[in-house]
This record gives sequence, C-alpha cells and structure tokens, in this order.
Amino acid sequence: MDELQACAAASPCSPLERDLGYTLGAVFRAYVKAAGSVLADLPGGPRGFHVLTAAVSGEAASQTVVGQRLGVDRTVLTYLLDDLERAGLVTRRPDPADRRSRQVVATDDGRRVHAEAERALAGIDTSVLRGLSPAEAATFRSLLERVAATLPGDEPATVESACEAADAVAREVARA
Amino acid sequence: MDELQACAAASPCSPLERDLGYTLGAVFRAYVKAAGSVLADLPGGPRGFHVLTAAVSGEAASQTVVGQRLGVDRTVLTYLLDDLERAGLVTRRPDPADRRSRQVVATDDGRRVHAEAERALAGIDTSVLRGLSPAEAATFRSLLERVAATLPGDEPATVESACEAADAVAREVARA
DNA sequence: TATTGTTATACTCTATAACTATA
DNA sequence: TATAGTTATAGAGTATAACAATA
Repeated sequence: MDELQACAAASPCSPLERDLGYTLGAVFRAYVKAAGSVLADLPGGPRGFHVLTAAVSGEAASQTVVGQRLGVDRTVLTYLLDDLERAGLVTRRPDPADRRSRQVVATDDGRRVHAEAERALAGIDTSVLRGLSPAEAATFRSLLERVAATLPGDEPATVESACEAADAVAREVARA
Repeated sequence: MDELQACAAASPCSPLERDLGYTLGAVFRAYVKAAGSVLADLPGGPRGFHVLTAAVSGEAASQTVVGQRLGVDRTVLTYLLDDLERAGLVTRRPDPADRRSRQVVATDDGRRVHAEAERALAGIDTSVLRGLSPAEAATFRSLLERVAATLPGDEPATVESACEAADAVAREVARA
C-alpha cells in the first residue's frame, strides 16, 4: 500500500532496512566483528583500542572521564586497564592535583601499538563503508561525527514526551 | 603536530571523535538507551521490536532467517519469540513446505503494538539525529541504509590483508 | 560527607552442546 | 546424514554493593 509508495524511490526497500535502530545495529555489529578480528591480540579488543586512543591523545585525565566518554562502567574499566597495563601499553599515575584520581598515560610501546592498530583499522573502515564512494564515505563520516557530538545527554529529548510514548506502547501491549 | 593539521578543518576535533568505531558505538548506545526506555514494556525491547517488524512485514519465513537478519543467535531467538508469543504479539506456525521450520506471523494485536511503537520510535530518531538538519538527517539515513545493505559478508574485505593487519598488530603487542 | 578507584559478588546475556523432529 | 528448532548448561560480560584512600 503506502509502504510501497514510500519505498519506491529508496534503494534498499524493506521496513527493517529503513529502521534507524536496525541499520545502526547492523553496521555496528559488522564493524565490531571486523575490528575484533584485527585487534584480537590487543587486550580489550576494539574497546581496549579506544581506551588506548584516549591515553595516547591525552584525553584520559582520570578513569572516570575515560569511562564516561567510552560508555564503560568504572568497574569494568579497572579490569580493562589492568590488562593494558600488564601488556605494558599504559600506566596509571595519581593526579598530583587530586590524588584520588589516576591519570592514564600511554607508554612508548602503547604509542607504537596504537599507531599500528590505527593503520589496521583504516582498512576495516573502508571495508565497512565499501558501499559508498570515497566522497560519500567522507560525507557519512562527517555527519556521523556531528551526530555523535550532539547526542542527547541523559534527558532523551523532552522527558515528558518520551514517557507519553512509552506509556502509549505499554497500553497497547497490555491490551494484547 | 600533523594531528592538529588533520583536525583543522573538521568540526569535532578529538582523535576519539574521528574514529569510526567510537562514533558508531556512541550513537548506537545512545539509540538503544533511548529506544529501550520507550520500549520498556515490549518483550525484548528494541530487538523485540525488530523481530516484530520482521513478522509484520512478512520477512520472517523462518526463525533462522530472522536470526541471521537481526544478528541474534537461534537459541536466543527462541526465548525472545516465547516472550512475544506469550504477550500475544506473534504466533509460530510450521512451514507447510518444510515442517521443520516455523514461520513467525504477527497477530492483530502485534500489528497494533508495532504501529504504536513505530510512532514512538520516530521521536527517538529525531532526538538522536538532533544535531543534523532535516535534509542532512535524510542524507545520513540514506547513506546508512546503503552501508547496511552492502556490509561485508563473512569475509572482511580480503581475508589475507585482514590477517596481515592482525599479525602486524599482534607483533607490536608482543614486542611491548 | 562525597568522590575515586578497587574488589567481590551476583546477575544478565550469550554461546555451546545435546536432544527431537523432520528432511 | 543434514537441518530447524528447543532445551539445559556453561561461559562471558556487566552491573551492584561494600571497601580503602583522599578530598
């Protein structure tokens, strides 16, 4: 019916493939799988690489900051850092200004590993984005960066409208 | 150094925010979190919704097909479908052509719930993409759909080059 | 008292293996 | 023999709670 009309102009035509959540998930899964195979020997895999990135680029003023930035629980981050430290890629040192918190610093070895991993991941990027021309891929990445930089904090849009929507769904489920 | 040069023109300037894996993950996490709050009462949450979408749109010829499409293990899908069936949203019926496999069909209630959930999720979509103009959001979605439709199957690019890259990283880690 | 990080525990989610039934 | 689905079990990953050190 009007589903067909909506799809008429679009390239991939299936309700699932036009769902933002599904496409995001599918691409993300594919990326993690590919990156994971390339970073298999790096402690923590893709996430360990992101921690290493934060350390290398001096964005790891404290473990709390890193955890929030990367969306990993602070307790999980402890184990992750233990592994990275054991591998000699990062070190933890108390912040002179606040000795409760610890700065995460990349070692020289960590910097080398990070550089090599970055090279390897470049190939993964182009592999995942293979369906796009170079120009399109650049556009996609820049838009994605903008989206990531402007994500809703903890209040998803207006909290009220989200609750209303949730209630509306809940009512339908309850009726079923 | 040359990191600064690379960032000079870009809007968000941090090595992490220019990493495809990080930005994909950040956006995906934000989406799942927001969608999860709105679909809290739907069995399976966002993933349950995707299963329901497949059922509603007749893309659920068998559980195996659904599982592969959605990236969920067949054993996990069994439980998920149990919940959705218990809630009266879908039914399973043996495929007449091959009685080993079972088709997943949405009930009338399932269709109603799906429609309501779709409405609710539209708000989530715009919330997550709030950093983009409507035109940019449309571009982003269309590029994302293309990427999702052309993902590397099971062979990440060329298998050899992926292995070489993995070995190169492994060597650096071993040296550290 | 509040916060950073660590540890120990419990929980959720997911995958592995064994089983039934159809083919 | 091979495949679709189910079940039970084990494993990975994650969060919760209690603790030590510092503010």
